[in-house]
Amino acid sequence: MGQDKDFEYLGKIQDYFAEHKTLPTFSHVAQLLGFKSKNAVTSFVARLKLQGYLDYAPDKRLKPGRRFFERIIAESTVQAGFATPAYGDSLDTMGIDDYLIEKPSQTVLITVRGESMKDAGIFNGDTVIVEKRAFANVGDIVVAILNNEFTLKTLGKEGDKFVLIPANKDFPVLRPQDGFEIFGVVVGQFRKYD
Amino acid sequence: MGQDKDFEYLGKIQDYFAEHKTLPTFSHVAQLLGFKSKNAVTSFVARLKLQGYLDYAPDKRLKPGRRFFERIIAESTVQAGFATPAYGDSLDTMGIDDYLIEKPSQTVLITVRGESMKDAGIFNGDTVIVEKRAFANVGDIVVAILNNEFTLKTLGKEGDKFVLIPANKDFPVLRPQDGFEIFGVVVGQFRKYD
DNA sequence: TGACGTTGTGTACATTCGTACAGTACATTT
DNA sequence: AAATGTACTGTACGAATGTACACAACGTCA
Repeated sequence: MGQDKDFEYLGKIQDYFAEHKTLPTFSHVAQLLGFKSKNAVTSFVARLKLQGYLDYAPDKRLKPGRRFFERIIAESTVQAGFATPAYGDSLDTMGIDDYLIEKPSQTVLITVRGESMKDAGIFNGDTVIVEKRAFANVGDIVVAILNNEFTLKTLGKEGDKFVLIPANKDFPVLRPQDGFEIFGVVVGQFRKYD
Repeated sequence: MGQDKDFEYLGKIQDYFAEHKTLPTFSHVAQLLGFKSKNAVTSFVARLKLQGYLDYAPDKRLKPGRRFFERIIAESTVQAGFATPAYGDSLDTMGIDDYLIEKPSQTVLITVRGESMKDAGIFNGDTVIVEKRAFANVGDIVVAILNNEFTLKTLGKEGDKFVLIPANKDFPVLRPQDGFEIFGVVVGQFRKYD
């Protein structure tokens, strides 16, 4: 199997995607790769599809396959006795958004103030990724609306009442009498060091 | 200007992209949004294109515009009362990738194993964003190569010697005699909750 | 009230899309 | 040397694409 060139071609396609965030039509692929026939693209795509690099969208358009964004995480690590990360785990640097956010339209980013979730690894200044929905499970970290304020706590239960538990022993467990509303559930967190 | 619905529509398009990594054809957009005419899509797209959310690829296909990946970021947060972020309100937006990664070509992602940086809010299973360079400042969290292994620690100095300080009192400060090599500096961190 | 701008419908149409099928060029195998 | 397999060319074609134009429904504003 001589797919030597196929990876070179794939690279060009990936570059195209990086620039446009979409894949070209068959004709444009042909142009991009220097083919003079669209048909060459058809078979090229078929080959890459088998390997999981490309796929078809519901409307028969070209779309990136599951392996399209693969890239090595720590590549130039030859010197170290360090297990080269398996391809399955790898994240393309372009895809952090994707990795963290599954439902973009229902997702909000909130900057955290205060130390009440410190022991959960959520610090003052961190950003949490919140999926907006009214219901959560016990144990989830939730953004709750309490006295017209947003609060970030772990959802717990005492008897038949829901409570809000901070992850910092200097803060008290909140036991609101009138109940409270759940704004959303924390699905991710990130932090930048300056 | 009544683009109230347009953002609702945009949300559905964003969700489609999140799932397929490509945008649908006009006909499929119509289907997706409940339009009965492709033409409604044409004008809808024109509106969003003006605002920078959508754009055209070289082959006249639909592609994400520069603002397509923006997320809402709510400002004053967890302890302070603030209005539910609505689309029309003043909001700052950003792409997570852009925010966390400044030099893509020199940046790698490393999955953290172990608890040695727990008190710095870097847990087992978190991913750190590492900018590869050989020099760092005291106080930086660095990825060091020590005995052919990667280690994640805070860079410190004792006298004229550099040391590696864990952020967990159960772990000892590392004082390598022969010095060590710095692989890179941690510039960010993120975590996903399942 | 009536003019106007906006949003979506319905039909028509040239262009382009992706595929089918036949054929060429060239290396590898037996 | 003949047979086989792979990569690509070239032409043809039905289906789908995106656009144009005319028109209906609706809210807003003067």
